Amino acid sequence: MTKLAKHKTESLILDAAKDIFQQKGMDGARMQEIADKAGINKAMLHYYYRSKQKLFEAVFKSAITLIAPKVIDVINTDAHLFDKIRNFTDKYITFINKHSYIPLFIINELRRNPDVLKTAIDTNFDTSVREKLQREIDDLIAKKEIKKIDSEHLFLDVISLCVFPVIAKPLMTKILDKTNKEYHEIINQRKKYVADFIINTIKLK
Amino acid sequence: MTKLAKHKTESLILDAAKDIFQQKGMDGARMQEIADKAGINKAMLHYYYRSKQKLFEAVFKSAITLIAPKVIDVINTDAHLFDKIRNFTDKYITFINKHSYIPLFIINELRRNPDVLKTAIDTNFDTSVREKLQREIDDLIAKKEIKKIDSEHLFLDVISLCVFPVIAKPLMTKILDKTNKEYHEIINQRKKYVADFIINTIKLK
DNA sequence: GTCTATAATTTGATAGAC
DNA sequence: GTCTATCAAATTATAGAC
Repeated sequence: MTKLAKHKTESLILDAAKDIFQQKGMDGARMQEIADKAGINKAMLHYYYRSKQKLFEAVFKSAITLIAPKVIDVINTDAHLFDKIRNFTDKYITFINKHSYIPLFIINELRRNPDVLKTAIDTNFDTSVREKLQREIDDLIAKKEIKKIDSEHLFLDVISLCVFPVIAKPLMTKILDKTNKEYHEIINQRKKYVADFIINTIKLK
Repeated sequence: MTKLAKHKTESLILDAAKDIFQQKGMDGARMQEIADKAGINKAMLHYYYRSKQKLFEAVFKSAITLIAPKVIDVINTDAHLFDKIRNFTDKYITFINKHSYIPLFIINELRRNPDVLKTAIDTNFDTSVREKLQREIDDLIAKKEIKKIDSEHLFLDVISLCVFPVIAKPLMTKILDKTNKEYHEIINQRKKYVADFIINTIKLK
C-alpha cells in the first residue's frame, strides 16, 4: 500500500473539515457533517484526530500556512516596492477571492482564542519580513522616490483594501445594491485599482 | 408601574444578549449564559423572545440600527466631501473601536444567513444615500476639485481602511508584533491618517 | 411575571465487532 | 482501519407551581 493510499482517509477528513470549519467556524461545525462530506464514518474522525478541538487546530494551522506565504513571498522578492504592491494586490485578491472563507475564519477564531493558536502564527510571520519592508521604504524615502510614510500603516492599508471588500461581500453587495455578478466585477477591478490607489498616494512627483 | 419598569426585564435580556451574541455569534452563544448575565432565569428568555433564533434576530436588528446611521448621517450633511471624509473617519473609527464586535458580528451572521435578515438592512440603507454621494462626487469632478473617481470604490476604500484594522485587531497585533496598547495607538492615529490618505489621493492640485 | 423542574433533542465521544 | 450502536453531557425549550 502506498503512503498516499495509506493516509487517504486522513486527508479526506482534513479536506472535509477545512470546508466545514472555514464555512461555519468551530462552534457551528458538526462532526457528523464533516464525516458525511468526507464520505466516511463519524468514528473515523476521532480515530485520526482524537477530538473536534484537535481536528480544528489542524485546519487552522493549514489555513495560516496556506495564506501566510502569499504575503511573505511578495515582500521577499527583489522587485521595486511599486511592483511588489502591484504584484501583491493582483495575486492576493485573486487568492482570497477564491478562498474567501479563510481570512474571516482566521480573524474569527483568533478573536475567540487569542493565545492557544499563537504558535501557528509565530511560525509563519517573523519580524525579519517586516524589517526588510521597513528598510526598503526607508531607502526609497532617502532617494526621494516616495513620501515619508509609516510602513505599518502602509501594510494595514494594503491588506485592508484587498481583504475587507472580499470578506464583507454579502454585506457590501446589499449596501451597494449590486448583483453577485456585479460585485464580483468590482472585486476584479480592485486587483489593479488598489495598487494604483496606493502607489499614487505614496510616490513623489 | 412605569413603562420602563414594566419592560425592565425585557431590556435586561436584550442587553445581555447583545453582549453574548456579538462576542460569540449565534452558534457559540448559550441561553444560560445570557440569562446569567441578565441576572434572571433562563425561562424568562423564552417568555419574552420565544426562541434563541428570535432573540438573535432582535440583537442583529439592533446592531444594524445602531451602526447604519453612523454611515448615513455623515453622508447626508451639507459639508464638503473632504470634511465628510474627515468627520467620518474620526467618528466611525471611534465608534467601531468602542463597539468592536459589531462589524464582525454583522459580517459573520450575514454570511451564514444572507436572506432572512435582509429586511433589517433594506430598512437602514436606501439607495438615495448612495445617489446623493454620487451626485456630490460628480459635481466636484466637474469643478475639477477632485480626480475622476468611482464613488463605489471610494466608499469601499473608506470603509475598508476604517473597519478592517479594528476587526482584525488580534491578528494584526500579532503580525505587527505590537502590544495591545501600541496597536490601540495605531488605530487612534488612523482617525486622521485615513482621511489624509484618501483626500490626498483624490484631490486635484 | 418569575421561578423550578424536566422534557426532548442534539452532539461529541467511545466501546466493541469485524 | 472501518463500521454500528450507544453513552454521557450539553442545550434549547416547555410545563406547571406560585
